[in-house]
Amino acid sequence: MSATTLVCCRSCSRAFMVRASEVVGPAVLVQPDPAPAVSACFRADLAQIGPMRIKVREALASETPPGEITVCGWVRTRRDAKGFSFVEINDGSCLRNLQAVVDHAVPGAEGIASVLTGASVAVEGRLVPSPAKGQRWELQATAFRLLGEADATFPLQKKGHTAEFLRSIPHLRARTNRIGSTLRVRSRLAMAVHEFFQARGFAYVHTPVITASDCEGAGELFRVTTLDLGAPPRGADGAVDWAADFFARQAFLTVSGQLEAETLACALGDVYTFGPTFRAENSQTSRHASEFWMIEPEMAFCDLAGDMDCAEALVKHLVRAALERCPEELEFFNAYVDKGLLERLRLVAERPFARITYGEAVALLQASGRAFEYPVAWGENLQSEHERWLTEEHFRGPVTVRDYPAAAKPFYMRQNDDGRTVAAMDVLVPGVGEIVGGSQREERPERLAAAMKAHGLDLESYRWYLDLRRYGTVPHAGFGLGFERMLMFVTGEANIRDVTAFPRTPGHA
RNA sequence: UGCCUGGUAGCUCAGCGGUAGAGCAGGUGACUGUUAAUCACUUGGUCGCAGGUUCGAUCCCUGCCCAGGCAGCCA
Repeated sequence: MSATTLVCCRSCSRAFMVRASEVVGPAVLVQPDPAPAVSACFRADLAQIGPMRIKVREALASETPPGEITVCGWVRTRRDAKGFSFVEINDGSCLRNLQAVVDHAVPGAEGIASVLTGASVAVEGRLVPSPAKGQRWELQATAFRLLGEADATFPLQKKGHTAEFLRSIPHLRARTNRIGSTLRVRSRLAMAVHEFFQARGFAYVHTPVITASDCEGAGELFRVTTLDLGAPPRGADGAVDWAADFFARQAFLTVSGQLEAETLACALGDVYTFGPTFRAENSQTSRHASEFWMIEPEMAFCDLAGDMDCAEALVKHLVRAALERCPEELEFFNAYVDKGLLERLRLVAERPFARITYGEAVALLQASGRAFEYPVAWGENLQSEHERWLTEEHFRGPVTVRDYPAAAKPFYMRQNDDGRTVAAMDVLVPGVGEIVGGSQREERPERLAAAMKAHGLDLESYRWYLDLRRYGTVPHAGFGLGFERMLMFVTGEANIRDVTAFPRTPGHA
């Protein structure tokens, strides 16, 4: 066990305990934990698969030939030569394929002419240095087995496909370089989210997916019911009798775990949620989904400045994690999806985010000389075009905007002393727009109750929320990071449907 | 939900008021330590659906369906 020490994050001022070995100078090096070079293979039928199965990722990373091995995967392409064939195999463990050289005389190779793109195969053999360019190792086959054929109707070709076409085959598109890469990045960034918070002493909490509160946020909610929609029980006034429903009241899918996270932050200190969220809005854009994953930290004894520090540190941590642990995938995206991706991500990882107030943003926009479609005036919402100008043209990088007009924001945000703004902040990034939205929460009971009344809320149904201020109230703050939007930013994908394996959007489930 | 663009072969697309084209994929053959292999030949389409205009519609018009982009709502 190495000694722990109290340090401050290099990006945010929050203190936390880390192992001494992780400390570099006055700051913390968050220890990169590269995806393992050796990945376990669990075999179902050794007799059928063959000896010592290893994954393509491991095979390609070999320093010395590992001896007799078996590689299982799906054929990406087959090229025939006189007396033997080249078969490129991908097993999803990494972006690259393993080239197998299959002599037509080896057992099982008789029918290799019918092995088309998409077929599943198991190839036994030895890794040998490849005499040709393009790969370090290749698999010299000693036995070949076709596990499952794929005929000419298999829709994926060696050529590039449009994202639109791939969306029409969600059950097969994960076998492509593009979708497979987004899913590998997604997996590793999910892990990095937990590392970030766990290293800082946050507790991972699970807030309910089903909620009885219908006013959590501005969003529209999906109803959860077991009533017969054709003939629901009705009261004397003809209205649906929700008391007869499963939860004895109306119930919905959550649009945010924030309010529950606040109660847990006011007990555990620093907490975060990471789970699915549902919005029933009929949003028809490239960056909205009806079901998406959101990361929502909530920190007790924290103000808006700490909130912004945490959000910036998290975004940077995830960008660095992607650069360090998914280099091949990011190279791929940089080459085929978004030419400027790597340069942009490296800048984001290094430079501090710009920070301005809403009022300063309005002034910048007004001074830009740009003719915007929507008016720029204090009190008006920042529109997409305004956010794009700020991040893509003016700052050319992420911007954190804070202190928004109170009238445009929810009841729970802390009122600033100027009487007209609240301690809210959004992190805007190029290409995606709003990736983080958060605030310091109103911890003063009278102010909160007044704001709830002003928003037309029933105080009685929020008694528990007011109790947090009634008993031991503390300054606290938090935010929501859209996980898919983060993935869009990191991969350069322009559509949220392409960073989600099975996207749910209006009209599609 | 509003505005815009599109729907032609399995995929990516061209085309045109007069009876359908290419590349790739598939098939056959040749050639080859290939790597988006190459070369030759070849299979394959009621041109999104329904009406209308016309001697004749894949093309023009209307409606509908679907997809994409932008906007609003937000993560």
